[in-house]
Amino acid sequence: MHDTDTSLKDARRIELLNMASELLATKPTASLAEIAEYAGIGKATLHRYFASREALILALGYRALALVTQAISASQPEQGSATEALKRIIEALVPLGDKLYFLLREPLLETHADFVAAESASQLPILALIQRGQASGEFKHDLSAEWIVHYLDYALFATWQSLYDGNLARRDAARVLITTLFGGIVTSPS
Amino acid sequence: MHDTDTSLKDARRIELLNMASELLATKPTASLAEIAEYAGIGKATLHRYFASREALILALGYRALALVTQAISASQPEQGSATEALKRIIEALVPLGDKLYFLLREPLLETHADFVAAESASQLPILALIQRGQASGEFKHDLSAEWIVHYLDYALFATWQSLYDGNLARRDAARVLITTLFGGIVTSPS
DNA sequence: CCCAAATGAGATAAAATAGTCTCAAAAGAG
DNA sequence: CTCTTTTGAGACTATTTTATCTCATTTGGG
Repeated sequence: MHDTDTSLKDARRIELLNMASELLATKPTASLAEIAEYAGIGKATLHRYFASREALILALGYRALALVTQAISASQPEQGSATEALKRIIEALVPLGDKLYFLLREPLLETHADFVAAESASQLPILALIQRGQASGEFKHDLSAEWIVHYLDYALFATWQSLYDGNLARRDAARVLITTLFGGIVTSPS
Repeated sequence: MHDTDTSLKDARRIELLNMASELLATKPTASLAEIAEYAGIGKATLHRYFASREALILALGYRALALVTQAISASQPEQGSATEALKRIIEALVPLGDKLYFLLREPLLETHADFVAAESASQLPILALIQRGQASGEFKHDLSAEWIVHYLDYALFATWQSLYDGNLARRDAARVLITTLFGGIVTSPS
């Protein structure tokens, strides 16, 4: 068993996760047979990579959290103003919709305390960033930082869904989200 | 068969819908047996009121749309400024979370073209209101009215979920949502 | 080219759930 | 109080989906 062996299996595993999250985003109740067919493999092979549906979903969930964590840290949340840092994070997260959107509608994950805890932990950097922005006066302080983080999550889901539905162009998505989230829908009293 | 007979059956049917939407909000995959138990009735009786799971879910969906339509029209969306009208609508919709939140996670409804069309139709008054607000200069015109309506939906879901999780008090919910949605998270440059 | 490992297709359990049916008990109208 | 209707509990069937297993075929390393 060489390095390339594990690399190939890992790569295929990742590709399976990509296909699965893609399908589950549009059809949360897809059966394993449908997932296998969508990924172009046999269901037996799917089972060789993921012992059960639960194992697949959990792998998808943790992979999603890892992607979020990586996107956040790559955006250097502690660099520059909180506003600019949050913009960078949003621009990094919006393109990940294919791999994250299924989280909204997958009931299995919230029954796993470990996963829920990991999910909260993955958002801590954003929470810290919001608090930093509140302390610097950039973000509103009459809204709790926890609420803002939660609201941001849903604003991202709204964006991803608009992308799926074709009501938002990829190149516009992050900008539209940032405009709406940052400044709201009411015209500024300028 | 007197009027009271149908009234009583109707009342019970509505109570069943209430219990079902309440349970499905927290457990979207609840079986019919679980729903019946949660409502305190036998599963045979549940089947007497709703022939199938699909019939139950559709009844829930259409009831939800009716509640939205009613809440909107009771808020008189064409009275006063668009901003004030939208505030009234949001204040009317926030308390309906128990009966509407399940919509976000119910996969069955989006497969029914009729329902999807009815859902769009139920939001037309809000769309018109947003457009009115854009024309009057109250709402941003560099965001599409469709996007704002869609974003509002998700902001409502975010609020309802915070209420379920106990992270938002009932009396604060509408105010917090309105603040965040209308003015965003960034401090106004006053 | 050869061979071990991985794969795909499908048969076959095993499990969960939707939906039906029966019957005794409860509820409600008059 | 009596009779009709509705209900609840549970047995039972049908259906769907997960999970296992077999075996011929394919793939890729050496």
